[in-house]
Amino acid sequence: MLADQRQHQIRAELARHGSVVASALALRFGVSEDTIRRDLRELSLGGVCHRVYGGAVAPYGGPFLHRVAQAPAQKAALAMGALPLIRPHQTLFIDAGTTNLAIARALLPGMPLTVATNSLAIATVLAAQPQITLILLGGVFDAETGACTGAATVQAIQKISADLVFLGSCGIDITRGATAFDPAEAEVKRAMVAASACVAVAATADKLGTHAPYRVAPPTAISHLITQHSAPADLLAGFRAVGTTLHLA
Amino acid sequence: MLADQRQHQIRAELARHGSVVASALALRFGVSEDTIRRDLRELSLGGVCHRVYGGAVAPYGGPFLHRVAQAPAQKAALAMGALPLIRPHQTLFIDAGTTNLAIARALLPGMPLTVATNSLAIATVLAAQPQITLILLGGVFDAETGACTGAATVQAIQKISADLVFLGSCGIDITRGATAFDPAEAEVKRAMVAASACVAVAATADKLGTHAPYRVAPPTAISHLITQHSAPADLLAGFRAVGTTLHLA
DNA sequence: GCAAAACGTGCAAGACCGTGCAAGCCTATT
DNA sequence: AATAGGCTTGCACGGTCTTGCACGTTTTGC
Repeated sequence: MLADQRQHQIRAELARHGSVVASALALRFGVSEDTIRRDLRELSLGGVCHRVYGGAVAPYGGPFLHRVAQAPAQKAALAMGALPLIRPHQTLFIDAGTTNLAIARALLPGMPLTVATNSLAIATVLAAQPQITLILLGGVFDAETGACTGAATVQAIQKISADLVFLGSCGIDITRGATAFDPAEAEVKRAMVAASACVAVAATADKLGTHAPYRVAPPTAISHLITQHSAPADLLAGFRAVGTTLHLA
Repeated sequence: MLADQRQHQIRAELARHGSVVASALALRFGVSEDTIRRDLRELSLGGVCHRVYGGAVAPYGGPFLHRVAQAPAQKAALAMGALPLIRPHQTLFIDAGTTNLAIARALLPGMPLTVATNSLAIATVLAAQPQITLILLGGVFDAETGACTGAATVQAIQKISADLVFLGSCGIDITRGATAFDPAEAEVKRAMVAASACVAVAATADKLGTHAPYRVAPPTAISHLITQHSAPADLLAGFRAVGTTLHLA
């Protein structure tokens, strides 16, 4: 069997079942597990799958909650770094995304705020805090991002004027700024930026230097960037040069 | 089985039932309870669940969820009675309320539907079902009911035309019909009734014969009433007389 | 107050992983 | 035709991750 056929079959299995087990594939194709691991590594490089212990799973290939458990400690650290930006009685947008979910979870109990979000998970977290006035930005729910997108969401955003937005980041680099994978998602993000006095992005280091197809905000529009010490130094310098305040956690 | 799949299943179980039992999961997956405990610990780090003695529960979402645990078996039975009203490819409103939450949980996996709800808990349950097109009715969140109310919510409702609404019931009797405790809540319910071809109310027997200050729908507007055998016979007869179809679970 | 169940932690066994290396196969060039 | 080079594959080895068990502690129900 050709290597190409093997990888194609693995793709099919991933699409059908959502996950594959390395040992089972080795048995099925009559090759060593090493070869399977090499295949999976290669496929994951191409974004076809995500390696996990024992095999691989379809990447983001399911609802939003799959990603929540990824690197929770790092995201919690970023969230702590984002907290100083927030003052009592402010109005915030919190965009969808797992890093922003960590921020919502870290919001100090007792600080009075008005928060508007299109993310179901973030809303659920904030609903438990009585001193927070919570506004749900409704619309058609997208299981991929775990949030609402579309015209109704954008309209709801436009009725609000916020002090600060925590923008979810699909990708962020120094030439394109913040970018998004999906056009509808990008529209929502742009509306949030337009309705906020100040834009903050919290992103783990692996998001930096990457980009997605749809532009959301140029680098100059990003007032605050919260990221990790391990971020590429030249990229950080670039953002600093355009006036972005950096917060390293 | 991959560890990733195991955690995914635990998440699904949490979304569906709101809680999991460690020993039961260990038995189901054929692993030791230690491993399950490790999974639950990790998931709770990501905020997916909250550890409790014996297992884990879905994160606390405000005062509303306090009432979920009340008479869960009876509400699940009502939910089963409500299912026959629903046909594939219909559009539904599901109003807030713990009985309606039970209906959302009972919705058959695999039945394609469009569901619009203002309840955060119901939305969370339905978000896990990929064949359901979910519409969130946004607005200002009310922690007491766990749902959105207000002008924005009403406007969102008015843009939709549904086949059926499951109306939440604060109180229901034969002279006043369905009533609500809160004026804003009542506005939302009235809008749902106006935008639906058919009105169904699922209520435990203790709600029958009681009433709240704000009128939502007269008895003649209620097409279906799902309740228990223990409901007062005269009240049931009254509803039957005005043309309501009764479903006793 | 006590017994049983559940819990957290430390630890060892085993599964799994990545890397380096050599053998086999195919292709292209001499 | 022969050989060199590139590519894939399997194996060895050292490291990492997961899992189950043991043991002492905490919580729950009676």
